[in-house]
Amino acid sequence: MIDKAKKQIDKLINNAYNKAQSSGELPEGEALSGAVEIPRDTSHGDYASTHAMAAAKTLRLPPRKIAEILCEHIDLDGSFFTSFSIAGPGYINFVLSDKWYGEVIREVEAMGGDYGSVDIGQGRRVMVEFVSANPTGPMTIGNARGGVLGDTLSAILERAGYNVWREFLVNDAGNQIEIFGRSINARYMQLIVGEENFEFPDDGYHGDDIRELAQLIRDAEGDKLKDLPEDERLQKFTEFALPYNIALMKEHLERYRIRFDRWFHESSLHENGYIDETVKLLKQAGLTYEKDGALWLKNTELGADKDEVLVRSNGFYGYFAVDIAYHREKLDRGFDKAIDIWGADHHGHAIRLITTMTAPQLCTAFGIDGEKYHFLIMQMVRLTRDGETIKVSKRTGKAMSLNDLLDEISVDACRFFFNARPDSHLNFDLGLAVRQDSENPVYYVQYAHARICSLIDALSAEGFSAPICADIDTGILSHESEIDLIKQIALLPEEITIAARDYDPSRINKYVIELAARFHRFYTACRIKGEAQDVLLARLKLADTTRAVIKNCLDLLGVTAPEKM
RNA sequence: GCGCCAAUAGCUCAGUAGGAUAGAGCAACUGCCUUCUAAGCAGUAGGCCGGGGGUUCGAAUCCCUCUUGGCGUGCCA
Repeated sequence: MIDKAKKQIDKLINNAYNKAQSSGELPEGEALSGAVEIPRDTSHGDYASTHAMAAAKTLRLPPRKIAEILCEHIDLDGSFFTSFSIAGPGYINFVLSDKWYGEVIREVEAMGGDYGSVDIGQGRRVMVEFVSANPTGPMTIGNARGGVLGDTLSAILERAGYNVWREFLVNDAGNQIEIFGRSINARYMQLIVGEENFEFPDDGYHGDDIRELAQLIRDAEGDKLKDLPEDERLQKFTEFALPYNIALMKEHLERYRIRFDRWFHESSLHENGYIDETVKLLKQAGLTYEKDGALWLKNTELGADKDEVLVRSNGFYGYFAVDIAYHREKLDRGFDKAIDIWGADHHGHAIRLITTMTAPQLCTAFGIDGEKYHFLIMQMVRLTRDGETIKVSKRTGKAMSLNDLLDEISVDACRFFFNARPDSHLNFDLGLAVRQDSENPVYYVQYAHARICSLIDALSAEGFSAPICADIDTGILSHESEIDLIKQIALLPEEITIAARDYDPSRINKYVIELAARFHRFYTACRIKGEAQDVLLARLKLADTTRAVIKNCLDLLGVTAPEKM
């Protein structure tokens, strides 16, 4: 309903401008462009037009003068507005009529659970790749944030009319898998011959999970693997450990309410020759050179700050070759948009890769459109407990895992918290997040939902249920707190549009917190039970509408909407 | 050195496709439950939006510069 109101104002003003032109009061020119905004302080009006200010330059008149002339020709007949006025430097402010407020409630009723949906995506296919944690160990707090952002962004894009595909890239090949295997190997051998009698590799993974894997393998296979040739033994270890870890990641992500449409295995790109072909195309395009026995990508020529190794001197593909191939493959699959969510600890790589993938020479060589790639950088999470920083390091194995985190904090609190901020550094205080009180905004929102449910129950005991719009007079809803609540309800489609446009899922958190706040105010100011029946029914309808919209938002965020608290 | 991200109330942070007096939560102080959930509401107090320039009708928001902090800059991913 917001967009309808805004469009109507734009039209009202341009109609007025046309009249002023034909009467010669304003110079002729192109249609007036200007934003229609919702002012912070709505005491002047519910909507403000900046048309007069924006036109000041081209019409060579002071903005206030333009506004005055326009206002003489504005005709509100049949519109959503009751009055308008000029203020400040040349704003034209409009005041909404109760006709509009009734329409908002009607729209929520008509759209049900789909309320808030917009169609800026028009069914275009978009892939969101996120988490993509290394399968060499448990997922970290960083993955926990990336998981929520990716999942929520996906949900928002779906609501905005995109056809969304969630994907996890499993790095199940390459150097790190080698190290992974050798790490398990060392722990396995240590179990048999003693810690001091088998050296642990310098670059190995020190986490306890590696010891656990070694123990599991020993439980299953006994000591016989120690007699195998080393490369055969390493293969045995990774063949056991990779699927084991991947299954564990799936399980932990499920607990976190995250599901992927596909777990894409890097190894498949090695096996089907896709990386070979990709590197060949780069060679043919003259974008590579050889140095020190390795094959390099001329990434500086593509605009990056340094070149990258594609094929290492030991003959293996480096991660850059794999990433290029994988990203090329995404568009080959026909996606109209390929969004990546990266942690800031990899932002250097992310910037180089997006520079590469959008470079015209490379796009021509691959026959792809680089504009389809969007890389989002997620800032670091600093984990603290009562003010003290908890170190997050995978190498030393002291990282707190996603699963550990969920043992301390509810999934609801965790998801809400990680999604609460846009792209900014995040302080995650465990002592704070674990508290189930008003300091934690997720409970504030959930409480509003539970409160409404209990209210509906109480009224149902008296024989009242939420009516349909046709059976009530929405014009009764005229208390300031009622008006403010309806305005916020009306805002959701706009918020989804902006969240999808800016890839900023945190907007939904802010939106729903404000929605809950306005409900609480309404609840305190306006009684429902015991009021005259027409008032009771109208307010019950408003409460029930609010409940539906809160539920709607919490669904988007992957947070439960409890009926009791 | 170079690159990226940041700096806003005592604390944690909103606010950036330029817009009217810069907001919220927490902490502090004052009030509101015999009546639909007080996990709530109302109010008071708290600010040279890191410093300095510039762009224009108008800047927390855009540009330049300086200061401080986080991260990155591997033939690891």
